[in-house]
Amino acid sequence: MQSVEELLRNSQWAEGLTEDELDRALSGTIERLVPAGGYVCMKGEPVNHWMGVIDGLLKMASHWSTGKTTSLAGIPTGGWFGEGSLLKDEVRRYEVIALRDSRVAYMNRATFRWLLDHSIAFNRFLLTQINERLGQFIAMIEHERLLEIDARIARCLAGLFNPILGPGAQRQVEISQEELGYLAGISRQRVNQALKLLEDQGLLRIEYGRINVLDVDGLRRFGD
DNA sequence: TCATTAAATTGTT
DNA sequence: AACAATTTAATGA
Repeated sequence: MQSVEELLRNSQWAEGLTEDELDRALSGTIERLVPAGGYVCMKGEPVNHWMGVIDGLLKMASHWSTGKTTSLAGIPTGGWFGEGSLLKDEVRRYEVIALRDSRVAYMNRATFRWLLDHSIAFNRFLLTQINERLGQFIAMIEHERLLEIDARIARCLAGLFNPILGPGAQRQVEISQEELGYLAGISRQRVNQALKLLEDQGLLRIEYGRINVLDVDGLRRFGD
């Protein structure tokens, strides 16, 4: 269980910062505890923060008035998000919800802008992160069109272990099969079936309310 | 500490 | 979508 300071110090973007710059980043960042199911930020509200997961698991989600819901991305411990809306200066397009009790760091807009103006390392990190996320979404489309359901679940899980987007992801992923279904765009029943197949192959272990991932690379390669 | 109960999640059709 | 079974967490004796 790490503190805000540890999250920042352990973040890749902080590696290239001077001690002064890091202090500035820290003083512009606060921590909030978000209970499971709670909103980290809401669709339509003005964007005033860049956010990082100190500990927990979040989902970026789209919610329809018909009650339908789908998740766009999972954000594990160590992941940072929200730079897109912040850079474009627009209202938030998607909501971010905690999948389990989570501790979230909120960096205010002024601090984010200051880092953007003062640190090349910070800019380089953002570029890398945005590139990584673009790759993630492209892969998602590719998988949806080319892979079988079982493989999609496998890659969806493996995606949580992206070293840039989720450097602190734990092997024990605390996510229900229903939420995993939202994330992969698959029914809960089918998720259940797929997980059993993956468990049989020794890639993971199904536990109550979570998945114990045994072989990330195996999941990543599944279906090749 | 143990038994009971409710809520959440999983397993199956 | 519906239903049964299982696990967990909370409650109170």
